[in-house]
Amino acid sequence: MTENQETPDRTLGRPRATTHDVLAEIGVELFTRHGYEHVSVQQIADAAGVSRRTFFRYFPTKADLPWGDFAREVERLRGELALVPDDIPLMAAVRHAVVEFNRVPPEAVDQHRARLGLILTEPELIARSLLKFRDWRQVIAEFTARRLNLDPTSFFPELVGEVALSAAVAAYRQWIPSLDTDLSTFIDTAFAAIVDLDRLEQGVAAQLSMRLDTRGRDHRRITGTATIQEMQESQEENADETR
Amino acid sequence: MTENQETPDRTLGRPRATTHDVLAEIGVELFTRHGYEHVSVQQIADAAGVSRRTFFRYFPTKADLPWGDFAREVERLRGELALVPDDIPLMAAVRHAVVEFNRVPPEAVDQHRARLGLILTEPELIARSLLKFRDWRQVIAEFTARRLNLDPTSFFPELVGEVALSAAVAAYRQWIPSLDTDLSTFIDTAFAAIVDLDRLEQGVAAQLSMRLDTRGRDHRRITGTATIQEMQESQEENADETR
DNA sequence: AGACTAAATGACACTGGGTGCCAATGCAAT
DNA sequence: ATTGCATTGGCACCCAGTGTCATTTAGTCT
Repeated sequence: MTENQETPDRTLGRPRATTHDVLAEIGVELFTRHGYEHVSVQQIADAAGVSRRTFFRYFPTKADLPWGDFAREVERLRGELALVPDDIPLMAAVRHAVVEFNRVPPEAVDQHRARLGLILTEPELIARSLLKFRDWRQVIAEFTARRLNLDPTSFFPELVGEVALSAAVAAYRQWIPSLDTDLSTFIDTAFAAIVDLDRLEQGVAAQLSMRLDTRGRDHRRITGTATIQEMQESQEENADETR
Repeated sequence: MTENQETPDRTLGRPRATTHDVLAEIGVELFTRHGYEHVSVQQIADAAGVSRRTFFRYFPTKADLPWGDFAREVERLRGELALVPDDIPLMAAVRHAVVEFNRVPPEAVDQHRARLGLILTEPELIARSLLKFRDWRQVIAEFTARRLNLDPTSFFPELVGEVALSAAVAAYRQWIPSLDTDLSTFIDTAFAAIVDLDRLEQGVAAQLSMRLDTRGRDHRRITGTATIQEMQESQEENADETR
């Protein structure tokens, strides 16, 4: 399931000429600099000192480059879910697992932001993301189904998977252009907002505390786990800042 | 924004050799029969008695075929939202508009099911769907932003758009393999479930009333607008039917 | 009737992603 | 030195999509 191991035995046959990591790094670099569609696989292969044909032996698609070993990540999500005690209610469990899943080690923040930025910005990558996130969603759906003793393909589990992904993606989009290091807080806030959607809807500009001016890269840090109450409390001070 | 009108003046120049509708119908037919990736644009063009080059003058992409005039549909959604009175709370307004948006005239049900089925089943079309639905989401986000006097690109409006799309897609997926005619009911139930996510999560197999056995095409009709209470009431009778 | 105009088509060449096939390569073990 | 073998590289090929331009098919004007 996860990507082919980079070093299984490495004793027989011709040695590898590159690695997934090298190709991915070169690809992301070029995509970021020139835009996804203005970079050809040929250019990436050349930069890696490898033939075009060999590139496609490492990545099935140009669009796979920014995703790293996503199958492994999906398994990590499954692991996070498995770690949540059974007595935690479903949505709280999902929320907690997804938040933990999105803890990015400080040294990996820049790389992660660059890759997510590409994935959620470049049209071709936006398109492919749905195929990747499908597996992610399914893990949530399976967890939900197991918890409620339902078929994973039935309505409610699929809905929970879909909604969880919504929260994550909405959080990603706000986090990417921000200067904030802590992605998991954004995720947590998104889940909080969803669970309280119907209570937030009444003229409450609650989410303003998480708003950011994308152009100015001005972002207000949220300290700790934001609750809906905290968000609502900061409503007045920001209410008139909208254009 | 919407697709080029089929009959603007039609008096000068060489007459058209085909129409969007004809190409779309042929395409959907072939995709359904042989699978999306096993049908080439050449085959579709041949079947329509038109050159490959001409096909691309009607549709920018092979993947656009099942979408009809989606830009117009997005405008229809915008219209539905505009029709909702201001005193209806945000989520209720969105819910109502999306439900109305998804009312399919009886004679169009089969076609709509076929197209949605392709869009949510064929990997390449799944991928492209995100680019299409992006505009759809944005309409919801703009509505939300206007209601709350926020920037449409800020967190909460984007989240609402994302969540609304989640509800719709989850409903689509259940509706497609069902024998049920009424799509809008599925949509309504999905929104109901989302708004009450935190109340549903406690071991309640509420959604069983909407469950369907995809293989057997056995679906229980939901009469009228399902409420969470109604869903919960049918919990016991179905609780042991899960595999 | 014949020339003119304009919109649309069709043909061709080209780029780029992705695949199948097979010979060549480089290292290790013998 | 030879053999085994995983990997590479080259080549041909298919398909989606684009740019260019000549050609077709009408209606219209004289």
